[in-house]
Amino acid sequence: MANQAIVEAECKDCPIRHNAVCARCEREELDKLEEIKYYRNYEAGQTVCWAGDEMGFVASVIRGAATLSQTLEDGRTQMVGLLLPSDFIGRPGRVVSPYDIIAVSDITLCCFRRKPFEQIMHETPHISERLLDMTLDELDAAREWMLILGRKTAREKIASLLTIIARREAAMGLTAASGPLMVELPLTREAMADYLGLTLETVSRQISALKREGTIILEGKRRVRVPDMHRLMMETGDDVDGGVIA
Amino acid sequence: MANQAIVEAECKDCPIRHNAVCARCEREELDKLEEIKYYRNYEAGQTVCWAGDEMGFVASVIRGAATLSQTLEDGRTQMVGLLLPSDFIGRPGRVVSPYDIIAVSDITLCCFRRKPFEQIMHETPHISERLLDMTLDELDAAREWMLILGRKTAREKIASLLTIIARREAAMGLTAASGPLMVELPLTREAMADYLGLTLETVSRQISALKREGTIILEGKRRVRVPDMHRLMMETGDDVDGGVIA
DNA sequence: CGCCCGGTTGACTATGGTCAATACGTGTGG
DNA sequence: CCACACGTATTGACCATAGTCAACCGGGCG
Repeated sequence: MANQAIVEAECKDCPIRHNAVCARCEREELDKLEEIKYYRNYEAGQTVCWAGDEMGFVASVIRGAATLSQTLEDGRTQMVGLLLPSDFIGRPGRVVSPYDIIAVSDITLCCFRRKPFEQIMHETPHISERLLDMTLDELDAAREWMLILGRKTAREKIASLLTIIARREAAMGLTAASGPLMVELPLTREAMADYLGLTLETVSRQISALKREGTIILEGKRRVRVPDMHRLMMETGDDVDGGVIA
Repeated sequence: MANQAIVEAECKDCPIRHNAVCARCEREELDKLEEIKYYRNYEAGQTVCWAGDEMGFVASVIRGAATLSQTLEDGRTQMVGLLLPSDFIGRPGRVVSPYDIIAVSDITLCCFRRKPFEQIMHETPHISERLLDMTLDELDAAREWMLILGRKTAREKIASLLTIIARREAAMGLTAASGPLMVELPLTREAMADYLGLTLETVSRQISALKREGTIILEGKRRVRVPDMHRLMMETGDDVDGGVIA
């Protein structure tokens, strides 16, 4: 079954082969990575790494969802990254993770010990170029996120999150292209709150409000039906029609 | 005088030679860049580029401060980048800027037309490696910023901003290393509000409060004396002593 | 001189946070 | 099979923080 832990697999069969940091690698470049890679599985809720811990490896997410987050001394936490399949974990050249990394569903990582990876990266422009592109995309996403955190209302934040998740699921080809859309939330209400800089109560209230008004339909707690995507996007506060959809 | 518009200069005399995207370039690599570079000056308040505009060049900030920001249709705006000397503007491979870029003081940019720059970058790992490093640093900064936007109180936000600016000025070697610190704010109250996701009134009130309590001393509106940096850092909500200062 | 811009301060309000009770669903054990 | 407990989610009552609207200050420039 596809959702089981993966222990061994070949790169050519990898589901993220053409999206991950290795996307642009040629045959023999891939062979070098294949030689040093190994898989790790974590269960939902497990911590991959605490902020301040040494991390001996970098990795690509193959399956499941993980979060990057930061915590203030008094316990307030802010999610700063949502890692889905093909996303990269770790920073070449840095030993200590400044973020907590937590599996929010069962996940599989394709890991590379840091040193050999850095060596290969140095010899392989296809990898560092791809990593630059991915990092620039992350930076754009972080900046969109900053707009959400700094300037949007609770309601707009929820609508934005639903839209973002729908977009990412669509990009991975998991959803029917059109028609009433289904969004599968990989996050608990609390995790959504940490994503959006809200409390879980406010998240719950706003979801209830959107449901009451018919903008979304809940099917269970974690599955959302969107009868009219355009209507949901109207609630995000963004410019829906005009502007450039980069 | 050092603060005048710059029209012509050689790379070897450039104040950001060892911090910008060209930092790791060898002699002849630098020559190639020198050949295609040109300077542009903008006055405080001028717009370098509106979101959605085509930008024919990428650039390094040599002098002054500029902001990257995003605006919602109803006018709410969030700053998503504060560009100081040595910071890079633009994204290789992208034609249209998704952000407004605005000079907040008089600035000088070292510009490269996009196409030739991309060409040189492709042939010059020293440039793309440096750009990757800078982008990863930006991403870390964006994530720290997300924590500020999502979880900190108005008071903590102000203290954090002062600390960040002090840190950046110190890194550029503009300040005496220790003793009562001077911080030169490159931003108006409104720009600080856009940085922090606050209103300008709240910024003003919190600055007044910190002044009233003696944590900071204003010398004019834009110059802040910090008698005890540690005390200011206590107000940021961050873990001051423990934790890893990355 | 008077205007304009940036900044400060005050009074009032609204949004979202806090604390607490309750509901729901699933797995465990009697 | 049902009872219970635990984790997750919902809802309500109340409150605090920051936003809104408005008046006012002060310096620089035409």
